[in-house]
Amino acid sequence: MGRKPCCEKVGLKKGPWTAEEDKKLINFMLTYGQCCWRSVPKLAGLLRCGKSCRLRWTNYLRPDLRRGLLSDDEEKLVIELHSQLGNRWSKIASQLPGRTDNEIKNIWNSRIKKKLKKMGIDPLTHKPISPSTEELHRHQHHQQKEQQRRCMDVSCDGDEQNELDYRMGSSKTAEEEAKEKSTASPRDPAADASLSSCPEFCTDEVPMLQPHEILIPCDSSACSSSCSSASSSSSSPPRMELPESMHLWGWDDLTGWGSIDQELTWKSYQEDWKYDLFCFDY
DNA sequence: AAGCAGCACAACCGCAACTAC
DNA sequence: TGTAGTTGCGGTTGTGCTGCT
Repeated sequence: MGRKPCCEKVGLKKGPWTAEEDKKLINFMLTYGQCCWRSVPKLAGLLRCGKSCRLRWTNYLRPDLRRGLLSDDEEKLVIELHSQLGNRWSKIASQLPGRTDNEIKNIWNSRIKKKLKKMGIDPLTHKPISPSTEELHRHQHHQQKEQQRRCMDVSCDGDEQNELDYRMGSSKTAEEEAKEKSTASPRDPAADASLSSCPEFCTDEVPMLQPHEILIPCDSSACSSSCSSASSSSSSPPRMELPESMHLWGWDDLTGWGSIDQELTWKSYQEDWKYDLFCFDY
């Protein structure tokens, strides 16, 4: 008996989110906070699976997200953290406020990786690329491909599977070794020491966000993409980036969400958004 | 103007880890 | 301790945009 799928696939919408769906999800999240993702779509009136809602919220709609290019400092930090943590994007992202693991991963794969290669640095090992190491990687890649091909060829009956298991077990693939290495590295005392030198550093998961917690001041670099310059004085209230889809709405849309009345935190949240909307160049 | 390639990024998929029972 | 459900993570894919030929 297989595991029940995370959501009923039939009748659920897939693909890009519409502004209307975004609105429903944001409305729900800000009203009720983060709860059981599985029930979110039903309660929010969305024809999406919970997983899709979670992804959309964490990667795109969360009000504390910073959008736009990474600053030089952020990029350096990503490279530094990647050298210590490997492809553990969520850990890396947790060190960059307002950035998501998905975003970091995309930026790494599309930009930083190439940049490092251009600079003659292996993005995997963070060591200078020499012809010999390049050759080694090619060789490892070839071996992996060969092994994959064998797996495809072998029909998985007992003896052949045993033989395959034996092969796989007797010599670790480069992938496995890299994985082990990346898993082990955070436990490396030197790495731990360097990480702990940063007072905010914590490898724990990012805590669940409440509306009052996601109010973060928006620095000038983060605001540059969507706000006019008139709002960046130091006496200004904290500002937040709005998801693009929300820029499409009027203030009535936000104030009309109703049912959110009590908390000061929410009021300040509204104030910030109101402020942001007023700053936005239409 | 059309076709193509490369790029960026949102979204999906499958698996592992975690949790509750 | 085992099982089922839920969540989080990382790899991968799909799609729209842009620049080049």
